[in-house]
Amino acid sequence: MEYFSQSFDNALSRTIAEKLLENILSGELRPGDKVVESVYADQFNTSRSPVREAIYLLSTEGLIERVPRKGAFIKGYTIDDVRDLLDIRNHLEMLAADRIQEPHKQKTLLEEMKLVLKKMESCKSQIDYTHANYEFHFILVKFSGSPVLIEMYSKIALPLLRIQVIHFSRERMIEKSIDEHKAIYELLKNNGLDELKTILRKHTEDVIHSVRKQLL
Amino acid sequence: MEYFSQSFDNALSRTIAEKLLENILSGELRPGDKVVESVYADQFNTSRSPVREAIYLLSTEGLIERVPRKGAFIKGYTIDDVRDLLDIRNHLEMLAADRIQEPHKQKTLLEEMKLVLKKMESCKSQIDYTHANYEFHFILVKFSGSPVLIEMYSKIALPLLRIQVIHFSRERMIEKSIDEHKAIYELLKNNGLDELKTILRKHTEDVIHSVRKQLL
DNA sequence: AATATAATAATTGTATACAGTCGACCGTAT
DNA sequence: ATACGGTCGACTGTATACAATTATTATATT
Repeated sequence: MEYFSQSFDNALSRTIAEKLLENILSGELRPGDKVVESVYADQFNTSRSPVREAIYLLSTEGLIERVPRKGAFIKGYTIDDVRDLLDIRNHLEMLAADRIQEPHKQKTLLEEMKLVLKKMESCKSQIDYTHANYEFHFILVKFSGSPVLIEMYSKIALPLLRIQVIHFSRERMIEKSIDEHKAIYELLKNNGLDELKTILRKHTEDVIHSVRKQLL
Repeated sequence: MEYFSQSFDNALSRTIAEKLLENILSGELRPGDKVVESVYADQFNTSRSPVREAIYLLSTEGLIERVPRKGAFIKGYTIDDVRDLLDIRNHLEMLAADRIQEPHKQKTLLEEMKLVLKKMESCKSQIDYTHANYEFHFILVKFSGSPVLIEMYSKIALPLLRIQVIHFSRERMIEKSIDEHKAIYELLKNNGLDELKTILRKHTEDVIHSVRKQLL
């Protein structure tokens, strides 16, 4: 999955940014942890410049917080923040749904969703499943054809990834999630996009509820 | 107005980013124009490093597009993009409105709005008015108290600023806008937040309509 | 022993240097 | 005249060097 859609330059900073993201998702880097430039420069046998760019990127993606003259720190989100992120994500998805009208587009979308659903069922780890789950949701946004929506959606979704990894580590949570996404797929197949919007709303509310219960 | 909320480091890159934003708003830098690092390094008597960071920031804010090995270019938005931006902005504002429940907060909000309304009436240039207009809308978001909403709102609003400068350059458009914002203020004062949401929706639709008419 | 203070190390911010890539310009061949 | 190819220049990407600030440790003083 491509998380860093926009404005990426060279291979180096991209590689480093992806590695940092990976470390954040795995929990190796936790909220509050300091990210020192020279550490990753050594680790990748590069200079500090690309590391700096990677850190800069992740800070604009909401994963890292830069404090002047102090350094960069892994950003944490409160339960209220997560709620807001999920709410916004939901609204973006509904906006995306509005923009998918052509029947043949909807057909292609369904086909893609089916593929990703299969992938979701065969995931081995919570992290893999989190990526697949993102991919599923992203299909909708992608098919909106709106660069703006796509861009905003990635921005909102990245900070949620770590939360979701934790969320999906709950007992039987992945199975539940797969069932829900199957339902989304089926209802979408039969009733079209209007129905979809209400389902997505409910889906998001469930997730918010579940996250809240888990994190409190 | 503070447009670059998050993750800013030093004075230098901030200054440069603000100067670039200013040039974009004034129309001195237009979509497609190339932004060469050394040019602004010379202009500010600094090295390329802070300029690079400034360009990087503006690229994540959607104002500049970086193309690998090619350079940085002022980003342009199509009419469809603008529509999407306005739609998202509207949804963010409605989400913000949902989160303002305490009556005393609403009172303070109204007081602030009144002040900004006064400021809007005394603006000399379209650029000044655009800033004031942003300030007005931002009050709502600010009072939501949600860092996530605030962050996302700035991101969505920045690319709209240039469009709005153009929009407000139309004959009697500022007067019309002031009237509309006065109406928003009054209705908000009397009917509370539920009414506000429908007004904001209508306000956004008007703007979309007007922009579409102007740009086609 | 605890605290204040000074010296030192670590780290960020900025500047400069170098290398690789892209594009424009110019000449040559067809 | 136009198309192809090569050279040169401009600019980005990366590395290194220096400066300034913050954190840490050691030392001194009460």
